[in-house]
Amino acid sequence: MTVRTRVAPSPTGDPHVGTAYIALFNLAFARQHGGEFILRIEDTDQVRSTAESEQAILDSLRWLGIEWSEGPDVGGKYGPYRQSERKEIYVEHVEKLLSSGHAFRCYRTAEELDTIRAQLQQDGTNSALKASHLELPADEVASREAAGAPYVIRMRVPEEGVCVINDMLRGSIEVEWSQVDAQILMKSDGMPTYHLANVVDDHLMAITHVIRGEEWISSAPKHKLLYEYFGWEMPTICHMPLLRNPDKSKLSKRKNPTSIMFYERMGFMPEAVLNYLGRMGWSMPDEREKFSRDEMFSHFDIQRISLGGPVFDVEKLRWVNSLWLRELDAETFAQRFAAWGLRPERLIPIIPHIQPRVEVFSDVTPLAGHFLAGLTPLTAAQFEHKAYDEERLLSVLQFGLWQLESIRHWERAEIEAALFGLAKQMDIKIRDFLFPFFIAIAGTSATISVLDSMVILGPDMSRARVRHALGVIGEVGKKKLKKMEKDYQGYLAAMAAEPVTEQE
RNA sequence: GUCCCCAUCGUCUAGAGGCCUAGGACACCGCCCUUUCACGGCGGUAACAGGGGUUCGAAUCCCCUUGGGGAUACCA
Repeated sequence: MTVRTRVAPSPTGDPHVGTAYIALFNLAFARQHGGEFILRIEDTDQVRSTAESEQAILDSLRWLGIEWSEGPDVGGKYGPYRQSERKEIYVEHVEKLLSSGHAFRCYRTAEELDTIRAQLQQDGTNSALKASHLELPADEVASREAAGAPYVIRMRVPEEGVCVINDMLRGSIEVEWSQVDAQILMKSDGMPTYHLANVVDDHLMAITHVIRGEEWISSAPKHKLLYEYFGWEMPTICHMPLLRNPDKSKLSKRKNPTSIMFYERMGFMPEAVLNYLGRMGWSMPDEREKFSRDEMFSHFDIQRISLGGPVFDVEKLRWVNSLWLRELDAETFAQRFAAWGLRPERLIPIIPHIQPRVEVFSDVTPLAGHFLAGLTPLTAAQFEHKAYDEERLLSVLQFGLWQLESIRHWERAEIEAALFGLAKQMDIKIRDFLFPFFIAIAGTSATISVLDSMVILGPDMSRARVRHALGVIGEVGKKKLKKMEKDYQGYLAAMAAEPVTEQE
């Protein structure tokens, strides 16, 4: 039996370092066993999945040096590798469960579900949602069906007994069936949920080892049950620790830059990022800090993984990167630096903004330098402005940051709407409102449009700079932050009621 | 709330019962090198969450407590 592992990202948003982390360990495990590593796109969420995000994930994983032998772009004999193209397969499989009685159609409305959950809570029965709570009398089902009511397909789960799952690193984990929900397998839009698609695909794609994040432990019983229902052998499962923010919560973009692109834009070398990721929860037998991907693979032992959730520490990542950078000879350094910051694809989007403002080439660097910078030193004095006292300034930047965090598609129009809408509600002139963002993003207000700068820099770098600026200006206590959140909610509500129109 | 996972310096980690008066790395602090800064070299501060067992012996095994995290969605 050949070992086959996979990484299965969902193309919703920027490629996440957590995805790269899981991919790396799957690849390492496969390589160590002379097996295959594949990439599958889990785009069953039709609302949030985008083609751009999928492309960005592929690009960033490649940039890091993670190679898959089968995937949506390279094909393979178990394709297609994009779940949205496998719909019929899931329908076919869910039919089987329906006819074997392992699944049922559920016509319950969202409101009914709320009531049932509330009731369960109140009864203190301490039970998860079960078919017995959800199934309607036959005549009611018939009438809803006749009325064309939407339905989902759920799996049946035993009401009692214990499910034992076996994790490669954690040993056996016992979960009472009473705690496991009658999971939705097929949504009312006809798309499968993760649970169904994942089990079906892992089986059909001959995956032997499922190495994924710890957040999946609690759904493992459902997956095990599905394998049983289908009469399939379950792959060996292994749950990796979750990467953490400095406060130990699951790594999130609100607290940390999580996009792989951010680290590329900061000027980290892919070798170093991969090296650092390999040090998260894992170490070389000789404890060396610097190692290449292939060195890691040849010494890999999954049992060396430690289970405590590692904090993603950018400081240490910088140090690892310095190790890689310093051993480059001058020529290689020059080439890699140019390829990073001066290659045409990177420069061209910037040129239209600076060309009208320069007279000689030597004017370019002062004007465009912030595109090649990371998080540069700032002083509170740079933010002094007649329109602001410190409190007001903090509010503008903090509220602005929250607005930037809520943006779905990082495009000029959306950024503009988010920021200008806020400026209007805060009753600040656009010019004054934008001033602190100029300083945060470019270090000066004598530069190209700050909105264009943000578009070019990307969401994580832009947010990181605003966050950095906030840190420079002043500390915000917990109490004050609470109040700010409240004020912000007020502005949000006002914005919703009164959207910015075209003229503004 | 309920279920599950986890627990060594601030952070990443070594440690598979005696090699541990707990080792390394980042960060931090000194000193040296140096026309500055950085690099580099040397040194320092700093941890087995607490309590019970088991054992001749526990950071390592078991139990409880505490703490942290995750899950509880027609997101993955």
